[in-house]
Amino acid sequence: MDSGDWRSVAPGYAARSNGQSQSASKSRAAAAVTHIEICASLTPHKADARFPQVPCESCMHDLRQLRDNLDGIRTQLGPRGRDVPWDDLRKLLDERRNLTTQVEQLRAQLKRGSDEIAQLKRAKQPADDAMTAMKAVGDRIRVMDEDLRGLEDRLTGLTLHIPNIPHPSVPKGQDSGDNVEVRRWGTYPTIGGTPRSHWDLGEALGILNFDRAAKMTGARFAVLTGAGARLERALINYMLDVHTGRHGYREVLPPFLVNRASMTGTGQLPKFEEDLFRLREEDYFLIPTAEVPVTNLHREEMLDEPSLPLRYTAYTPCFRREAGSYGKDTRGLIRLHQFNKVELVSFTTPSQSDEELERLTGHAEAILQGLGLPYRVVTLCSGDMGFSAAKTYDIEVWLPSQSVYREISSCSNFQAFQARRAGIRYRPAGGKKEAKPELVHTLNGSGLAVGRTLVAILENYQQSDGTVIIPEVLHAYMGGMTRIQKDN
RNA sequence: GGAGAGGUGGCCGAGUGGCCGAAGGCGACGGUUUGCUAAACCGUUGUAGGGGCUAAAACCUCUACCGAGGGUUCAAAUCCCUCCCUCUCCGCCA
Repeated sequence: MDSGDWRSVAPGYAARSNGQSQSASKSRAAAAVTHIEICASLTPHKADARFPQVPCESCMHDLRQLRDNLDGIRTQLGPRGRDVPWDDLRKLLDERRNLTTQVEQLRAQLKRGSDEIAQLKRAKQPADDAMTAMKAVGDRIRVMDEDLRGLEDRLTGLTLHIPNIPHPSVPKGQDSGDNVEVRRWGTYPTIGGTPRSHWDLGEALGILNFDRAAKMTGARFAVLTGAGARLERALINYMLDVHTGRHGYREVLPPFLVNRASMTGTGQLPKFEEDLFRLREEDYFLIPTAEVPVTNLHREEMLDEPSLPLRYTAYTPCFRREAGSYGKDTRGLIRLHQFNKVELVSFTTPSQSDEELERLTGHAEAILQGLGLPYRVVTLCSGDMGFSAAKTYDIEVWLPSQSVYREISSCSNFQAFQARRAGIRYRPAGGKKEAKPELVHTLNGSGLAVGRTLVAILENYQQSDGTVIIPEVLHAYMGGMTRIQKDN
């Protein structure tokens, strides 16, 4: 082959099963479902449990921490917090506290009064005066309660729009130009002549078609056929097998539609609704990533500490509206409204999450290494990170046709951000009497974006005759096929 | 889609208007006993918010929470309405 000998760097893949030890503890944890208080309403006109379900007292930071340390949080957020109306927030927090205190005092009064009435009645004494008085108190409470509810709705609305605080190790910066490269792996392939783009190669090989996808659906969709479809499926199976077999993840096949509460739990809502596809008749959304359903596996649950870390891997298609990306990556498979992805999701204790991010990133890298695709890892700067992340590594694969590294995986530690919004907690094990539930830390990463992996294979393994060599680890998944030729 | 039965704490489960944050059991934690383990016995054990105390906790106190939301009432786990979810039967469907 004429693509160099760098492939020998790649370690061979040996399937082993060491994932079962987790399953027993997992079912224990799954049984430990708890129902926590839910109230805040984002769609206040519909009393439908599918819609809001946002834990109201715990939207972003706990409100006490937010109130006590508003300026500190503002400083830590830096430019990420520029859209937050800090003054309104402070005012709302104070107003809520004042009103809460008043309402609760009135309620205590009402409770005492009602108890007295009960005693009078039992003693067969007249209680009309007390009942009249308590009716007045009750009416006052109802009025104030309504005000308080309005305050809390506004407060929830604000806090749900505050992004996560960057991890201390995250470089400060404005945009992708300030990201920091961490490491590189692999060697660039030697390609005779000018490297062809994957769409050029794929269409010539008869395995990739965009016109027909546009016909049946629209722009930013693709059809894979023949060896192309087979290669996509092979990659999905290879990735899942490595993650379940070698890396110890538990496979999940979740729903591809989720409700509003799940989207809010992981942070896609309320801020990024325009990026999502939504059904017309139901308040369901097509998932933009498996992170959403898989993280929400444990929404509003109490996990056992011994069951942590819980590691899941899931293949799902992903659906994104790509609003605002007009003109970007208009050709090829790089940016589609629908693409396949194998995702890694992890739930850990707070003390383990830093280490888990490194581990998880390594698991994603292992796929690229197995496939012999050159890549680099970059740490996103504070300005380039997603809304919910505390720290993110992007893995970028080498694309010879463009001579650039393109994102193929994004691995993030969300710390307690998603756990707080989604109510995912664990009870610390053992210890002394201290066993207060704590929020877990959640992490996830692509392991990998399948379509982009197919792109990288086509481009990095292209031969001067227009055929494409199939990486060795996929041969078995391809029914023995070792090379993609025209129309196979 | 039609008919019915349900949803209570970490788990199971009692509770049909006040003395119920909720019996009883399981689990967990602490202790007694024990050569060790087990058993037995005694005790503790929900979450969140406000206030007080504090460097912070512990702690004290008030309030809320029995699927969700609303209503009736002086007072709701309990009565009424709407919704969600689960289970059973029928229909339809892969």
